[in-house]
Amino acid sequence: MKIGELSSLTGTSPRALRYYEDEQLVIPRRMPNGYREYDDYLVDRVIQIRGLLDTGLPTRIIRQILPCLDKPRTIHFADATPEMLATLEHERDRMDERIEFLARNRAAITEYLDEVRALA
Amino acid sequence: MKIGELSSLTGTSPRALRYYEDEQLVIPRRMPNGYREYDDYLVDRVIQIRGLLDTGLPTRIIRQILPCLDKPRTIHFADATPEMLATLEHERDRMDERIEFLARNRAAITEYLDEVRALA
DNA sequence: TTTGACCTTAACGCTAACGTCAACCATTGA
DNA sequence: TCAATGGTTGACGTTAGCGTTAAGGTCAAA
Repeated sequence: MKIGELSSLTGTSPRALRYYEDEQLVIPRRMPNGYREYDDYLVDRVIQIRGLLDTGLPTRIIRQILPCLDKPRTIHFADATPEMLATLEHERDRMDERIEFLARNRAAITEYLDEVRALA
Repeated sequence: MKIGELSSLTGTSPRALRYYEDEQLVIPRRMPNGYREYDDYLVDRVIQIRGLLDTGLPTRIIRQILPCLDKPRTIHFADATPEMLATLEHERDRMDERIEFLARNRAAITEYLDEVRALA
C-alpha cells in the first residue's frame, strides 16, 4: 500500500511515517515511480511504534526493541548481540518501573475520584 | 530546605526545579533573602513529577492530577470542578491503556529473551 | 489533455523540557 | 576581608517528534 493508505489506517500523518523512515523504524520498499510501498504487516508495526512513543520511549530505544516484537522472528535472532540483549533487559526493567508507577498513580486517581463521589 | 538540597535528594537539576516552578508544579516559599525554601514533603512530589514526566505526561496534565496525589487532600476537594473530574477520568483511562500496552510489550521482550537464551 | 488527488524531497517552524552561560547577590570559613 | 560556595534572574541553545509550506513529479478520470 502507499503512504496515504497506511496513514489513514494507522491514524498517523504521512510526515510522521516519513520521519519513522528517517529514524529507521519503518523502511518501506520503493515502486518504480519512487513512491513508498508498505507491506500489510507494517500497519501493526506503526501502531506499535505510536504506542511506544506515547509511553515516553524515544525512537532510539524503539529501534532496538522492535526486532523482538516481530513475528515470526527467527530471522532476527542474528541481531541478538550481547549488548543488544543487555539493552533489552534494561529496557524491560524500566518498563516494569513505569508500569508500577503508572499503576500506583492510577490507583491514587481512582481513590480520589471515589472520595469526591462519596461526598456528592 | 534550599534548592541545592532538594536537587541532590531528588536527582533533579536546580534548573529543572525552577522550570517546575514556572510550570506551577512545585511552588516553594521564599526566604527573606529571596532564596527558594522547599518543605520536606516536596521531595516526594518532585519524584512523583519525574516519574509522571518519564511516562510521557506533559506538565499541563501533571499540574491537573497532582492535587489528588497529595495527602491529606481534604483541602483540594474544593478544586474538584466537573471539568477537572472529567479530565481525571480521561487521564485515568489513558493510564490504563499505557499500562496494558507496556505490559504486552514487556511480555514480548521477555518472551524474546527466553527464546534466545533457550538457544544458548 | 488537463484537472485534481496523491506522491516526492528539502527546508524551515514549533513546542516541551530542560542545559548552559552571563552577570550578579548572599553566606560562610580561613 | 576575601575567596569559595551556592543562591538569583534573564536569555539563548538543544533535542525530539513532528507540522507546515514550497516546488515539483505521477496518474486516473473527465
